[in-house]
Amino acid sequence: MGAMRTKNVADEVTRAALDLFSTRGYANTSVQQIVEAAGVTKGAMYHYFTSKDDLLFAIYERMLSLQKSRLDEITARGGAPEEVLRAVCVDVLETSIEFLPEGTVFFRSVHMLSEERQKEVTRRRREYNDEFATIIERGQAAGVFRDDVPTAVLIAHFFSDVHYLSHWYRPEGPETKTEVAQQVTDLFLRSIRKET
Amino acid sequence: MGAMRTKNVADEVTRAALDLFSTRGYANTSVQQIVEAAGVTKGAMYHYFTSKDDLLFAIYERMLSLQKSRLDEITARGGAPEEVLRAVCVDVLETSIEFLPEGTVFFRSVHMLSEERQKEVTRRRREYNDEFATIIERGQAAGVFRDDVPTAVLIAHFFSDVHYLSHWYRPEGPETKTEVAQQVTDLFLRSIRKET
DNA sequence: CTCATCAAACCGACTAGACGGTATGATCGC
DNA sequence: GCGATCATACCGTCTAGTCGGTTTGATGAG
Repeated sequence: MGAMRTKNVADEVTRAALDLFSTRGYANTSVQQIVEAAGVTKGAMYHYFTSKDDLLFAIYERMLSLQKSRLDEITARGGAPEEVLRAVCVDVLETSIEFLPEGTVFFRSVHMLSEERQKEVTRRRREYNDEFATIIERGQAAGVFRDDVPTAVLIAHFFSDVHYLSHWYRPEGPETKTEVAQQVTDLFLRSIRKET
Repeated sequence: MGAMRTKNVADEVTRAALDLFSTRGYANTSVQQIVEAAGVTKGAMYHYFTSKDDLLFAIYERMLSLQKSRLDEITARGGAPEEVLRAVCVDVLETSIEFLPEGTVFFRSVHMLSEERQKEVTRRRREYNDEFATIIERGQAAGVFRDDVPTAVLIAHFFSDVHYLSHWYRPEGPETKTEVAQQVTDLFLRSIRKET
């Protein structure tokens, strides 16, 4: 009877939505397709989510809080700017590879969210960005990072790699996520290090 | 008489579509909105385009052929790998900034094209990619570029910057397109140069 | 010049169906 | 019998694309 059927509706729906959004795109996925893939009905779904939009936001929410908490943890440990930056870069790259479908959906469909929720996403990303900028500025003050290029360009140069992962990295490919994270971080650190 | 051509319906529609797709997104833009913004009627539009999809592809087509022909031109000039690579990078970055709305639409909405046309886009981009890879491989053979990191990672590291431009660069911001193109190219070249 | 002819360009009301969301009520643990 | 959890049928809206008809402009005969 009930013992078998304890699957969480909300989780199943989120999982199915992530899968469909990342492969077919948000706009090309109907609520009907989602609930069918999740093995539930529309009524059940709308009991837990207020809209399709809400479903998309849930995916973002999970990723944003995860990455932010990991960043906080690393910066809290402290250390030399270059080592902190290295740890942060490797971590966000690895995490982004682990959550590759989320990333695909993220960068492709933010603009489909309501104005209000886009603002929220932007706010949260700016928080992350500012904390990242602080690390770089500490490095510049310590004379280990270059300051002849605008900080905004340096930051964009790194986050571009994070964004682009979902466009080229394939888990079944030759490199592990750890290798790629190290390699990309090295490339980035090499380019921002002050030449001696 | 060519000089005094009446305003071309196809051009007006393409322009309006680009504008709306880049601001509201492909899925959020109706054909009706496009034709209204272009000052034409649906009938006129469907006389020149077979579908909404067709309109999106036209935007891609223009960008793909432009960038490919520029790449061909630069490689045809020849020269030392590092200088060729620098010229190619600066050029694609500058061009991408000039065509920022196209880029926004491009990276956001490729997956909305028909399977067939996605294949075509992929094919054309691979052509560009392969030519780019050849330059890097020549540099590696000449001993000026590092070969301790997979070429695929090096390439992705550069194209990530190109993709990401539309996410952060603002024409009204402090840096000109030429400055940014130079700065980003320098960062990239620094990271792929073999250390001596 | 006038007018007939024809094809391309263009118009816009209309359709068919998909889709997000809801109203209603059944089921069940407590 | 009461709230939470879901199932089902349904609704109003929106939209890509169509189609019969109209305008325009080029051509050429008289």
